[in-house]
Amino acid sequence: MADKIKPRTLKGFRDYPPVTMIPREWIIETARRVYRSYGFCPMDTPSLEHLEILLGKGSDETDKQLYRFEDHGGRPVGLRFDLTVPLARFVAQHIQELGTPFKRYQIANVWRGENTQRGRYREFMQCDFDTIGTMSLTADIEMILVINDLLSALNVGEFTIHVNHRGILNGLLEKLELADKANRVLRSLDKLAKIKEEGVRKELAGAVGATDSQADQLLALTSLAGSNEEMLAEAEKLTTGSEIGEQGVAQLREALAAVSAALPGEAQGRIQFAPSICRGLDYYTGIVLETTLDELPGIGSVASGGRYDNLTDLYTKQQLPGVGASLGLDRLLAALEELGRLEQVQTTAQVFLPFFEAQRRDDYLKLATSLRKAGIGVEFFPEAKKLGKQLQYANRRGFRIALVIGGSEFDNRECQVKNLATGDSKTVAYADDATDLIAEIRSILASSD
RNA sequence: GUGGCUGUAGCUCAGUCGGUUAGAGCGCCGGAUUGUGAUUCCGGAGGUCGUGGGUUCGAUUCCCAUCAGCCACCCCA
Repeated sequence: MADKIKPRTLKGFRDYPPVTMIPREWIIETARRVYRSYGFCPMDTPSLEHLEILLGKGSDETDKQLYRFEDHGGRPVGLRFDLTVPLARFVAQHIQELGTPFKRYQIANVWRGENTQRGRYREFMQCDFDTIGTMSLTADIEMILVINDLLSALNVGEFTIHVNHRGILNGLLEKLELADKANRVLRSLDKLAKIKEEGVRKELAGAVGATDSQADQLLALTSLAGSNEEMLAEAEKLTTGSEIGEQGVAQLREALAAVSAALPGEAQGRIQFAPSICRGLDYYTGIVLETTLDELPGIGSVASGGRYDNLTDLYTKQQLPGVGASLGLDRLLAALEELGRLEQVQTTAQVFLPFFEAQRRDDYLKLATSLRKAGIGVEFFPEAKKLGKQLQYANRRGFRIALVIGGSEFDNRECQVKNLATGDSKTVAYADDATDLIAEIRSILASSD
């Protein structure tokens, strides 16, 4: 007897049973719906790209995370580690046919060979949307509105969208003559929330070699508190004299004002100027944003993005600016699970039809067909097992309604409509078109939504 | 990639200072109740103690390696 192969998955790669796939698909469908409501169109690219496309201007960090190998023809290839780099390649290649502005969304898996943690995997899904080919701040403003709509629709509780502008940071760095050390400085400042002011100060003095006065000014900007208007006024003072700094403040002020005007009052407090966030990726050039859940800020940003004006530089002479953001689906799911905000539903149909009378199978199938025709999802149990067992199955899977029809019901052309949440049962007559039955089912489904 | 903690039934976890047949709760299957699910009672299935090696008369227990999970760093979604 040969030994069985042990069933297992690779580190950082996961199976998705129905109980996780159902909420997953719900998030994907919600993202799709929100993106489409702004006119973003679906597109996709291959998982595998020529290695040179992915390496681009990548640092050693991205290099380390990249899944790379030779294909069967000996070509150096790699699995995409985000959707933005393939997007850059895509628009550089097709912009003639697409025209601008090009608004797209893409929901797909990406791969990174980094170490795993909760909510961090080696294969994960990104839900990106971007507007390519316009410098207009309107696109940046809409990005914030999309994120707000999306998270509002996802039952995540209260959340905060932290917004910043790279120009503000870069302007101050320019004034402080730290522009050549921008990456290190930004990386330290980005950790402000985690390692606090002393930690940042230590890093700036150590790794960066900044003077105390430089550190003071950097922290003066990033530690700002108060209303968005107050903070912007302070940021303006700190960056006065730097063109990119002043422009950054002006753009951010305009964007935040526009977002406030577009949103209802109760949503306005969610949008906050956060001078310390900068996002790791160095291709951002303008507004950047991160989104945290108020109930679980520690899990990090669940939706992030920003403006990048030179993304396609590597692939074309044409100047193609872009602005876009991404929903971190897997991290969001991990957060929702931890917060107990995921329903444990294991059914995709809402109505359960027990197979009660072994001789009447075709009558059940006929009824189920007419209900489905009315848009009601029905699962018919495949075996004429004991009714109690079948109801137990329905209950555990999370069905909303069971339709109990036995010999006497068939004789009287009626049906017991059982609300599985309350246990109430109501007898409803049905004719060939099942009109009354459909109405009763719809009223139960509507009442407990 | 570096460091730390963990790994016993489908799940959550006891336990073995190295010693014969490894336990509980929940879940699952069946019955009490052959037409009604979250209660109750009874019965049942399910584990080579993550995997491989070493030490030992003997290892689930000790040691090493490996795989996986979690945490921190790095980085980031």
